[in-house]
Amino acid sequence: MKEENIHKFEKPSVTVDIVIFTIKNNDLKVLLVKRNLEPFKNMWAIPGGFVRISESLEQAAKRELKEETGVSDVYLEQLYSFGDVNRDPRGRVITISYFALLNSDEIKLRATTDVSEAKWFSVKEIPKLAFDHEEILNYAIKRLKWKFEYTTIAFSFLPEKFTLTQLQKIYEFVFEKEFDKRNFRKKILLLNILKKEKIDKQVSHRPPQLYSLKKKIKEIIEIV
Amino acid sequence: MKEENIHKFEKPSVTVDIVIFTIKNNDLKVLLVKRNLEPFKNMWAIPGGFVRISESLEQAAKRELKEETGVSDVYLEQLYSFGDVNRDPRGRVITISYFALLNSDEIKLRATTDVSEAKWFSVKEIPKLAFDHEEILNYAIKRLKWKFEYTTIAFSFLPEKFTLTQLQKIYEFVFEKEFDKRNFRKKILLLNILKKEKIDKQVSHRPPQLYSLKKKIKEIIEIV
DNA sequence: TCAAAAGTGTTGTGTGTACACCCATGT
DNA sequence: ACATGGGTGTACACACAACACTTTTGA
Repeated sequence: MKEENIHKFEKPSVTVDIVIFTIKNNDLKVLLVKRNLEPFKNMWAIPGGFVRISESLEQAAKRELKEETGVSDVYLEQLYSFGDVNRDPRGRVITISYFALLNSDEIKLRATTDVSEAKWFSVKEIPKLAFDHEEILNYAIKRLKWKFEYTTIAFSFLPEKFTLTQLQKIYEFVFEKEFDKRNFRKKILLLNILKKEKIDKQVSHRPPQLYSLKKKIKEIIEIV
Repeated sequence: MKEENIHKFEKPSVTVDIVIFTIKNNDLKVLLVKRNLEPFKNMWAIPGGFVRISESLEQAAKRELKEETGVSDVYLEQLYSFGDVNRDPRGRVITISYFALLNSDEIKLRATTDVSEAKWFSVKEIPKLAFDHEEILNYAIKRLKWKFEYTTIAFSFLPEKFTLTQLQKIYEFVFEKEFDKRNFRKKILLLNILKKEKIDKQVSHRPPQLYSLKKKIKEIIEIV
């Protein structure tokens, strides 16, 4: 540990990139922004930005998330750090990637700020991305699936009150396959984390049971 | 994305820290180094160092690992990045933590280099650590246990040829509890990743069957 | 023949999977 | 009465847990 002077070594730039997922129109979507500057001008990229010297990594991620989507109290988890020497043609840039899960009720994409465009893309129709962002996105999708399998993260995509059918659809979008209704409901109810809510009746069929979480979602998901 | 100039923002320093585990003397151990400079002089810390401007994060981690232990082809996985503003009293330092698993045959702690001392500590007897290294270590232990449960990472602690009893002991050290021999063996053999090796006979009891992995360990462990 | 560790099978319990029909409501 | 999505139970297969004795070797 030769660290008598932390300024002895040339420093890299550090950014955070946030892979923002939601479910919309029966599909798993990710938010991408169009770059309006070189390099990779006019290409789509994962939203992100530089970490300020006086904010933590998580603060930086939350700030960027808020700038892009206006939301501030959502599921946000650090993913992985990417630091290949040539991943950014402008110089040495290390990025710490995060992923966030939103339910689409919460979202209002910034109409404000600068010219760059932001848009939801189906994970099945991702364009060519700037930098190493394809790698970051693939990693995020892998982790997302993994989290769905082993945790209760799926609830992050849902509003406060929801039906079991809604929940099941979310699992089906993420895994791109169908599940048996009876088995699915059995498994979910056995977790014993849901409570019944009053039924809303204005559908032209049997009205569904509404559920909500017994506890706040952050108390349920264990981060590994 | 306002990044016309990557030097617009003041840059943090970036380090890698490597939590190095091994099994020795019937115990799970972690390698710590004694700091010989301020801050935290004379306190124990997780080995690490600054990322050079022309090496990737993984190269930096491998370089540090080699400097500390002399080994170069071991299991190494990125853990998490820590970037609180005040985690280092000297200034803004972001660290990307890694964890490595060694089998103790491979190790020869550097006798070379500088004055600082390196020593194996039982995870049950960790001294007070410098910086936020206690948090990093706790995170590493949590991840290690998790990996043991859901992957075949345990083999990283073993030499090329090993017995099932050796393997079982490793699980027992990590989980700090005992397993049933018959069930354990059944489960492992069902994985179908082991092949029998010739039996070595120089023990004063029934000689154990030696096994080795059918494939290289890196092809077996899936990183999540 | 003894000490020391290796090796081996069966039974019960719980978890996951496959599968088809009736229910409640609005129109 | 019908169309629409909501809701429910049982049987089988497989994975996991509990449990005790015999085998092989060197001394």
